[in-house]
Amino acid sequence: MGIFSKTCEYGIRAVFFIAHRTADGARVSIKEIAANIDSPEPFLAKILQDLSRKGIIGSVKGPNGGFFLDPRSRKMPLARIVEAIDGEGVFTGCGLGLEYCSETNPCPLHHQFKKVRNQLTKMMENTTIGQFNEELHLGIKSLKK
Amino acid sequence: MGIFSKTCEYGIRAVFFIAHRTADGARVSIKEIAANIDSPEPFLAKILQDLSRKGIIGSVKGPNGGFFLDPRSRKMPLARIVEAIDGEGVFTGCGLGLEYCSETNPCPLHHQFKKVRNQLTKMMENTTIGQFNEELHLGIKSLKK
DNA sequence: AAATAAAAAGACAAAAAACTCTTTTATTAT
DNA sequence: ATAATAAAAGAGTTTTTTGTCTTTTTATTT
Repeated sequence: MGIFSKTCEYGIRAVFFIAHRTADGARVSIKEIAANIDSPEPFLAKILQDLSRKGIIGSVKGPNGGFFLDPRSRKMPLARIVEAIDGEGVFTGCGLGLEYCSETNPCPLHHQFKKVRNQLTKMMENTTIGQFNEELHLGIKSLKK
Repeated sequence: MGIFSKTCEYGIRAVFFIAHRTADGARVSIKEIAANIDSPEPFLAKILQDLSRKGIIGSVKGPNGGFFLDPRSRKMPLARIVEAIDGEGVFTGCGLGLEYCSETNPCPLHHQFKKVRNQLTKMMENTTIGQFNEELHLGIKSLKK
C-alpha cells in the first residue's frame, strides 16, 4: 500500500475527474466517473456519498443529476480530501505510531520524520482540486490504471 | 493509519530496541522487546521471525538465546526494514495508486508527489538502525506508546 | 544425557478495509 | 401525475491486516 489508503486514492482520482468533467457546469454520474478512473462503481459510490455529506463535492439526484464541484471547491487544497477520507493522521501522526510523540516529547525519529511530513502537508495544501483540468482536458494525463 | 503499516511500525521500534539493548553483544528475548515497545508479544514474534529469515536481525534459540544485531546490520539504513515489511511501494509507488504512472508517463500529481517520496527515501536511507543507541541509552527517548 | 529456555512454525480468531448488492428517496422530463 | 433516472442508504460479503494460541524445534546449561 502507498501513503494513502485505497479509498483515498479513489477519492482523489474521482474528485480530479469530477473537477475536469464538470468545469462547464455539467453533472457527471458515478457510472462515468468509475469508468474513467478504473474503480469499482458501488464502492466509489460510498466514497462520493461521504465527500458529498462533508460538503466537498456537490450532488443532485434524478435525471441530469450527478456529481459536480462548485467554484469554491475547485480552489480547495487536496489536503481537505485526504483529511476527509483518511483523517489528518498522515499529516500529524508519528512515523513510528507512538502516541506520546510530539515536538516537546519527540520519538527517536521525530525530527527526521517531521521534515518529510511537513513537505507532504505543504504539497497537499498548495495543490488545488481544480489544478489539473487543463492537462486532463488536453488528454496529456490520465486517471486510469 | 500513518505512512507505514502497524506491522512496520512495530518492526522499526523493535529493531531500534534490539540495537540499543544488544550493543554489548547480549541477546534479548521477545518478551522483553514486546514489553519495551508496547507491542503484542505473539504478533511481534511473527514480525521478528520474518526479519530474521531475511537476515536483517539475528536470532539464537535456547537458554541465553534471543535476538541481536550484528555490527553490519547496525549500519544498515532504516529503509531496509521498511522494504522487508511493507515492500518498496512506499518509496516507488504512485501517490494516486496508478500502475502506469512513471517518470515518462506521469499521473497529474506525479512531479509534486515525487519530491515528497524522494525526501522520504533519502531520509530512510540516511538513517541507520544503530543511530539512536545513545539517546535511548540515556533514556531521553522512548519506544513505548 | 536431561532439563530448560527461547525462537520457529502452524493453525486459528478478531477487526478493519475493501468491495457488492438491494432497496429507498429525490429530481426531472414527459 | 407518471415514468425514468440517478444518488442515498442499508445490509451484507470478501479480503487483508492485526493479533492469539499451541506445538515443535533448537541450543544451552547443568
